[in-house]
Amino acid sequence: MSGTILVVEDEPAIQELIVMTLKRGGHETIRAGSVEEASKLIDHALPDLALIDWMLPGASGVELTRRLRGNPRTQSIPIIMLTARSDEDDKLLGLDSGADDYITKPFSPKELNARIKAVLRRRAPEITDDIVETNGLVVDPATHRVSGNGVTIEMGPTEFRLLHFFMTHRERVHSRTQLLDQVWGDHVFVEDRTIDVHIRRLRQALEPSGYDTYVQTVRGAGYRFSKP
Amino acid sequence: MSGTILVVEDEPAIQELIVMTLKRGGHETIRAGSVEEASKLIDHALPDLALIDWMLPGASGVELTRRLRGNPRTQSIPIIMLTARSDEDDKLLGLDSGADDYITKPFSPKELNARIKAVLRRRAPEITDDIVETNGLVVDPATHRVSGNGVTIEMGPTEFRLLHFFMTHRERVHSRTQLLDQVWGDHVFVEDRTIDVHIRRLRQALEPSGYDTYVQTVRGAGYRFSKP
DNA sequence: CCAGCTCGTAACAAATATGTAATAAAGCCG
DNA sequence: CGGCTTTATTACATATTTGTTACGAGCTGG
Repeated sequence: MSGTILVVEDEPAIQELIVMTLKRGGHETIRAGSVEEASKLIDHALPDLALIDWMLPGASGVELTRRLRGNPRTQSIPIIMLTARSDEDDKLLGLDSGADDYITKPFSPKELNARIKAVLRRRAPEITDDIVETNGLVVDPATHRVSGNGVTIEMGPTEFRLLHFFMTHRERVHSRTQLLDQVWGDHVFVEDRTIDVHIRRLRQALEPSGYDTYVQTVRGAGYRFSKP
Repeated sequence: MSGTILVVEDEPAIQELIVMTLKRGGHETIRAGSVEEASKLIDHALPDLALIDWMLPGASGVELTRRLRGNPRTQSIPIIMLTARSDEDDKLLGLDSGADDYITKPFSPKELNARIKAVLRRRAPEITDDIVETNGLVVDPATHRVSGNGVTIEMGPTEFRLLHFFMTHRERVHSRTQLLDQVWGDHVFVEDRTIDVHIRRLRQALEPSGYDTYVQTVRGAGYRFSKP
């Protein structure tokens, strides 16, 4: 697991604890104590994920989340909210504000890293650096490389995500809608048919190594990744 | 798990949360913010399950449930009620109104999906993606594959749905009209005779493996799936 | 600001599925 | 055995779904 995580937390003690935990999880960290500070940092460089406290001085964490979601540049940053409230309604609001997940304080370091991993897997699988392998086909998210029987395979980013999703969800039909949700993201609007084109590009990229037959069409249902 | 679920919820935040959760559960979703809207959507196309909030502006969720139960066309839609009240009497009323289950807010995404799966398993097993097996004939909705004694069997989408329905409802005669409703869906205008053709195609597909004899004609009544 | 990618879409081609109608076969009842 | 009804089978035109290609817009890194 790699990736840079922005921690927005005003309480120094908790911030420190979180940063330690994240480092142990193999992440780089950037700290911010307020929404303003966070905004500045984000202007400078996009983090791979943001961990935002619900309660912050000045503008709240929810506000920051909304702001990030509103800006095209920061729209797709995965966000996890930290909340001290166990109140369900607040949780709901947090999710609605655009956060991908929420964690209720107090939480264990283990839980924190697990949640982060889960969110990254869903929102930005290319951050997770678990190497996935199937019959000689290897996808390495850490280096963003694909190889078939040792030979490097070139492909575009979308095809990479698509393949990565397939390889982590094989032996299962995925409708175009599901693929759109999972690979493209929740708030994206593209034609269903666009997937066909990327499937084509993926197959094309895999063709020299022969793995193109793993990407299978299931008529009337969608696509499936499976050994032929 | 597939299937289209109608979500009737006026609170946008909660509606959004539910839809996200359902999508993650592999369902398609249709949203309605009121009973009127829901009715319109249902007129247009029947959902596989309805998730209805107890408290709704105008006519209440209970009212909608009763209405659905009263109409032959919508009678058999599985219904889950969402209620914020933990009051036992209300729960009972909810159940009495015809709902198959109820969920008390606040609820976790996990619980929601679990309840849905449970209700579908009971009321509409053909929506579930559980593997169905009979004497060596295996239908796997998740991968969209059929095999007889380990050998893959190819067939078209309609034949697949037909077989899946048969296997989840065996040992029972289904009239052509019933099959049309269940397998084709309502709002579809096709001749009864069309079914014969698809039965033929299904038998043809099953023939090499010998399972074609499981698809039996019940003269004057319809078809039945059963061991010969 | 340019060059090179990547992306989404449209347009057309190909493949496959679907429904219907016509004809044959089978079952039922007297 | 007929006639009648119901089901099977076949062929075919139509629809639908998927594959493929090309192209312009948008980004990104220099």
